[in-house]
Amino acid sequence: MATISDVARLSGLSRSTVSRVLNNYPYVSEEKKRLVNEAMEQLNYFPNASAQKLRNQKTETIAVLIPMLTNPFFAYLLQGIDTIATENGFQLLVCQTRYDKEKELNFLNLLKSKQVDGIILTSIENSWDQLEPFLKYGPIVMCNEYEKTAKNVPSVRLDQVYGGYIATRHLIEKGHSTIAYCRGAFRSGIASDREIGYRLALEEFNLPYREELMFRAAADSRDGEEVFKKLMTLKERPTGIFTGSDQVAAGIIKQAKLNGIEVPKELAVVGFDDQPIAEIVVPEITTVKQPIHEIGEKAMGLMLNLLLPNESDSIEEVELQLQLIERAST
Amino acid sequence: MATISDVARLSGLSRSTVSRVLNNYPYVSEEKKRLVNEAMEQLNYFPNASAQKLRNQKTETIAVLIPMLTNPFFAYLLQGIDTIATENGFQLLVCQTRYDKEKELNFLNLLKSKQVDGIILTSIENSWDQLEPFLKYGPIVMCNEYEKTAKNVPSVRLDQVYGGYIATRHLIEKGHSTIAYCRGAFRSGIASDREIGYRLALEEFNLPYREELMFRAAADSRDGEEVFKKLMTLKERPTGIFTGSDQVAAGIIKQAKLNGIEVPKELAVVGFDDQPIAEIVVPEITTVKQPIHEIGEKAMGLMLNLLLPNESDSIEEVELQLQLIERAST
DNA sequence: TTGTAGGCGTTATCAG
DNA sequence: CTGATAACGCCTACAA
Repeated sequence: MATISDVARLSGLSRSTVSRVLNNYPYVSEEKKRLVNEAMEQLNYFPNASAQKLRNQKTETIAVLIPMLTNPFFAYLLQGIDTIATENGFQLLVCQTRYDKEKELNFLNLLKSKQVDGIILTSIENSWDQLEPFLKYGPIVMCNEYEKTAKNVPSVRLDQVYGGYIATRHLIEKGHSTIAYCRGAFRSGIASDREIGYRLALEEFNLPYREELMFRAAADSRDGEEVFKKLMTLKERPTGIFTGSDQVAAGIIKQAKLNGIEVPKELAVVGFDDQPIAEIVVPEITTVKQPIHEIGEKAMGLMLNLLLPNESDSIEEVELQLQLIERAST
Repeated sequence: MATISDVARLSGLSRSTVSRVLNNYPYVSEEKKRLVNEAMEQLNYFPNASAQKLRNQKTETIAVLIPMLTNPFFAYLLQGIDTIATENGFQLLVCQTRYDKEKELNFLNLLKSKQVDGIILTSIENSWDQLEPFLKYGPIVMCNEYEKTAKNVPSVRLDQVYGGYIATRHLIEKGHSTIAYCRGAFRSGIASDREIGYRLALEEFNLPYREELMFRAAADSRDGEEVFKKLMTLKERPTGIFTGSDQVAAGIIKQAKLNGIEVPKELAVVGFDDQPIAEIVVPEITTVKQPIHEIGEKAMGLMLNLLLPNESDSIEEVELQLQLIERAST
């Protein structure tokens, strides 16, 4: 590949001038500009990105840490992030942690090696103390998952306590008094918050909290199927269940159908997220809608704010709303 | 951030020696090694990636061009690629083309700017003539989508003609004689090949090919629902339908249920891919299984072969098998 | 408006 | 085994 020197040589000008044309500097005569452009054309010149990054000390690249690409929730989140990133000329380095603490920690080094200008966290595997020190090396933005103790990190928040509350209350209002809660298997402030909301609703309606109605599954439909089976073994079977994702809800509904349990008559199911699958399954799934794409957009927006401090007011926090969508599964 | 010079200074050695320690060179005395490591520790040193890339002329990064992250097929493909990439210390730059020719072309410039060592294409928006010239600048590997005219590109292939054939034959053997085919909306050699297979099967069993049974939808369940509605308006309704993805199949099945059409008795449905959704929906979807994760793994494997020519034999082509999975929807 | 020179942080070559 | 030096390709004072 040709370098800037080749272009300079061919056009009979200096490297500086070529660079100026390249970067649209104001004071270059049309004449030389033409010359340079011709030379670039002829040599099929393209600037070397590593050289630019080294020189400019920035990369226009953001690392996005994601547990699992195949979890549709994260795919949508990523797409939201990508939308805003692309609009602003940023690239995304996608980093799958696979729910692994060590991997997560390694990826944070991307900041130290200046391979990326910032990092967006969509989950947290380590405790915040572990991650905090990396703030020294560049901006970190959190979305989806969050840490209450982390005061100084810009983040996109949703009131997950409220989410758990409205889901549970909805079931209660539908006449259910024995309601299970099925959360993810991993360490998660989100899941815990929703559980708080779940309990809040129970309390409000004077319903007892019962340990045997709590399930910890991972996040997919197969886990949902397992949960259903366990449900069937309980002495006192719940008539309603609130789950951490639509995938899990779908798995439960599937097994219910296969076992002749009618949804929602015999078992009412509430999902979470409002992913496409919520509307594919029959009956469609009542769910707590998260504006997933928007969460991603806002997160990347926060990142840009930190990176380009020209936009006067640097918003450091965004709050988005959860919303119950009632469908046929309750 | 500290640089290699800082480490050199603090340890009282030269930059060369520091660099040698950094890169595990053989001939460094244990003594100095210790000194260097201490200094690095103390300064919290981390090598600058851009400088290394500039110097070494390689990036250990691969760009993966993908139409849409939220299409689960591509999410799984990407995860397959990521698995092998990670194992070998490579990073992935994820590039969404959103089915846009121009975006695709722009991403290819990553090769010219040496931002990545290679590119994996999971779809093709432009004609191959447009893309071919970029081969000069680095390796390109194709998986999933392919171009028959592209002789000289390593690729992971699946016999999509066969896929279309076995799906259609299966429906015929189930007793259907009016069979629809529903493909994606975009330009695609895959979809065309499957159509060839579809026709082959019809011919073999002396069934007529009929234009009105061909549908062009995009790729998701909502499109499937639309297709179902169109199906219902036909004078002579098909009793079997073969679709380009499990998503579309799921959409069709959903609308069938909602409209009191029994699957498979009144309408048999065959999907494609064998994605998780194929087993979530009731009835479960008969489908042509693609080893999606493996396709991704093999593609990245081919890329590594091109990049690290030490592995004597450079395999330039991988062929994987499609397989019909019979489930309750047929 | 243009050119010269120096440095961004590494690593490879060569000499010692 | 270790150190000096040049070079990777680009950008930006500074000088002209």
